Amino acid sequence: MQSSERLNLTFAALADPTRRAILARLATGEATVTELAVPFEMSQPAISKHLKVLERAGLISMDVDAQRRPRRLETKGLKEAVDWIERYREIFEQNYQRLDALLGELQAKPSRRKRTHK
Amino acid sequence: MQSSERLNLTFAALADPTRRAILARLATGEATVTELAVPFEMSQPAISKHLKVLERAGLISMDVDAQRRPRRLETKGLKEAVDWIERYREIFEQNYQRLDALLGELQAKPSRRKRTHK
DNA sequence: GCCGTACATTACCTTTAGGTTATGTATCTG
DNA sequence: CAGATACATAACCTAAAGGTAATGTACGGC
Repeated sequence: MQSSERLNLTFAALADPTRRAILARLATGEATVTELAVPFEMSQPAISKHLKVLERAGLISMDVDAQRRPRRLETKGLKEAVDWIERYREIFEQNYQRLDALLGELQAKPSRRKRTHK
Repeated sequence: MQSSERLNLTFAALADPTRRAILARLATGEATVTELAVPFEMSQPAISKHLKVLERAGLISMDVDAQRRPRRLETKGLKEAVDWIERYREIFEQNYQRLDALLGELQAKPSRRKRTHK
């Protein structure tokens, strides 16, 4: 898979609060589908779908234990997302400092340029 | 807005490759809508939509310069996403080490538990 | 003042996401 | 071996995402 494609899957997976909650739960240790479903007002198939999304993104993996299918966290998928976001974080922060400087300048010597921040 | 809601918007915004490319472009400095649209085989309204998504997520902001609407990066939205992901990164990595240990143990003393990694 | 530029906005379409209920399939248990 | 348990899978629905073409609007330049 392309790096860009994996980033799509990872960020999309993280965009859902149910899935983030599942990851938070799995951070405390592995859990079965039934266990994961308990906190949510949602059917079991819905949870299974979320788990499939997380698995495709490489954020979790599955064990086989009799009729149980416990899930656990996986670092693979997250690594790349972290890398991407970290890479831009610096630039974002540099940019922020530049903006601060600019705003200071504008306050000292106002022009017709307006800033919308809605 | 709730923190969770902002995370939804931010991660969803980052999940699209066009939007990540726009952020990458803006990391080199502010740019107008027309300039941002050039690299993409996509209509201008489509780019405007993407910009609106990025703005709602707090990842960019807008200036007003005559009929131009240059965009620039904004740190606000990203900060929280970074925080979230960083917080879990540690746990993810701890978990990975625990997994390593477990796998070592399984190799030494195999059980009926299988691992699927598809 | 009129035209071109640089957008935003609207109406619309198609695909995908997230949920449901119903059902299928292993596997343990009495 | 007959449930019960723990899931996955299928069929379906609705809403939202991502795209389009057409149009509206504000501004600068000739």
